[in-house]
Amino acid sequence: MEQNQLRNKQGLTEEEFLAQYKPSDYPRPSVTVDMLLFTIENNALKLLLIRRKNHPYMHCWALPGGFVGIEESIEQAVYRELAEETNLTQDVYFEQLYTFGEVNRDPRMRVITCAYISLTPSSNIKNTRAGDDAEDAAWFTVELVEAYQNQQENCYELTLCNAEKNLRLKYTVKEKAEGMRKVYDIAVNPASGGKLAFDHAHSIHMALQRMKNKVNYTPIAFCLVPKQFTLGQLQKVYEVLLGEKLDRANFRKAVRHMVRQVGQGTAQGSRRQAMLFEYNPLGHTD
Amino acid sequence: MEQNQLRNKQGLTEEEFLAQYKPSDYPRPSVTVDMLLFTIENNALKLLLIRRKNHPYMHCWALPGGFVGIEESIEQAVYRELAEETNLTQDVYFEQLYTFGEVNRDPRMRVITCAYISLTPSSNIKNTRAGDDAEDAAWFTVELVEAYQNQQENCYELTLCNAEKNLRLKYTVKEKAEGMRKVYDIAVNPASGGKLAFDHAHSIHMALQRMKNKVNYTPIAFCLVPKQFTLGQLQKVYEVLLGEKLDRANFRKAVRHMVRQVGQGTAQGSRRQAMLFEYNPLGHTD
DNA sequence: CTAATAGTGTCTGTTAGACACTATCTA
DNA sequence: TAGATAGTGTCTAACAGACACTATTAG
Repeated sequence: MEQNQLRNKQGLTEEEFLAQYKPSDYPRPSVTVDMLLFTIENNALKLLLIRRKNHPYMHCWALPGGFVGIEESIEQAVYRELAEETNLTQDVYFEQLYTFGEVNRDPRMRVITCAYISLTPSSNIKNTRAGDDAEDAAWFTVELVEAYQNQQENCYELTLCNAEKNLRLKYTVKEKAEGMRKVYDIAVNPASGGKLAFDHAHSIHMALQRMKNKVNYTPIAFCLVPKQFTLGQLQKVYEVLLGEKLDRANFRKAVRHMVRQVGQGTAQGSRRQAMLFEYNPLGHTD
Repeated sequence: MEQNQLRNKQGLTEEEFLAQYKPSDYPRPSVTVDMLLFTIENNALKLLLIRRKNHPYMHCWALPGGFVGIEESIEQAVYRELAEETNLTQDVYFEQLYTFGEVNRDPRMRVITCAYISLTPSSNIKNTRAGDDAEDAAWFTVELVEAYQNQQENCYELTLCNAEKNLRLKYTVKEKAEGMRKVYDIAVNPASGGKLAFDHAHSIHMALQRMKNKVNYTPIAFCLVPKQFTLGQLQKVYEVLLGEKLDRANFRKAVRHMVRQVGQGTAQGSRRQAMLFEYNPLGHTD
């Protein structure tokens, strides 16, 4: 029998069922999106933050975000947020990071937040502005460096830095194994000049880990350079995401099969001119 | 100044602000969780499905799931669902898979669903039962095999099979590159004996991909074998998740640093007895 | 005995990593 | 010319993959 002619226990077809269906009025959580917009500039990873205008976490720096409307998909909400803060609509890569659903994340009410990573080359960014709920917006240099390791735990230091505003936010990240999962204890460092709103330090740390993992086996690095780039630029992206220097010769051998040479000799500031390349999804087409 | 003494534009401290805060009554989406409970039995990957009692997708097979209560976290909701279907509370690994937020996923109303992968050894599973909204519950063998490849797309066939009930659900998965992302077109195969509810075929396909990726660089395989296992059992898990046979000698060399020998000679059914191992998180401690 | 799984050793081709050398451009 | 980046070649140690050999157990 056709699906739409089946009758349920009450004798209703699907059409009849949907016509009489009334969503229960159990209280529902609010759903929001957070956006982690990264770019790379001056050999450093940059993240866009906004400064909150109101309670809670008033005057704290936070990830841009907002509510998911009842008639827009989660991704549409992320696009909307992005447009509100940056005007960007093109050449931005999106990837869902994680959905945060703890009960008391927001002191106002129950909020479930779906965080997205966005990547774009810095050449693509024209101007950023603070949205309605923000009194400021700024790019922060993000760094995650290892502090120490031992049998019980690995410890890292997460730093967000904006030189113009003389801001330096610091977090201590302790990683422990709990069964098969890794658990992270993330706390404001006493030396920090302020704290991030909500659990946003968690999101940022998770994003850094994700990108570090993915850069080696997916082409995300190409989302952080212009369409045409030199291998030197590309290597810088890898180095920033991995947090270590790479050998130039070995790096070139490793990426050769992912790029296609498209031109020669365009300068990039000074020194010897470098050849230009494009990302080559098919690979092996030298 | 202390955070809790700051006053906002209206002159309110945080405490005062929260006391007077009233959530806006914009309509909110419902939030649900779906659980993809996998295990490995008889050299095959098994997934728990339930059969829906009511519209929409009445009598279709679906992932177990349910609403996230206003006072429970997303993970708590997954645990609750798991307990309702299986009684399991121990030795289950959880990992967030993806949050699905398209507008018309559910014909009744706007629903956002957070899908979780759960893994447990088959020895851990005692009995499964259908929950309230289900008329049946059953384990399906899941397989994803490559159909063809060409320049434009890769095509796979996703099969869910339950021999006792003589059920065989088939989907065709077409993978295309769209910019830097991969896009999947998932359609019911004409030869299929029914279809899955909602976008659950998407979830299942995504979970299979995730597990295939992760098995090589994380210890998830150990979540699918008992605490003590033979290397033969472990190899079967890798083979099922990767969808290919592995060389025994090479496999042993590769996992040696992740396991610790704990006993000798316990038989496992027939043939020569094998040594028993445990997962060794520290590694290199032979 | 045979069949099937368990356990190990070895050979080879590929590759990751270290390093050295040359080329080109600016200041 | 000095200094910096670009581009490439080579050596070696490590490793993945193929394969061969032996051991142990059930039937």
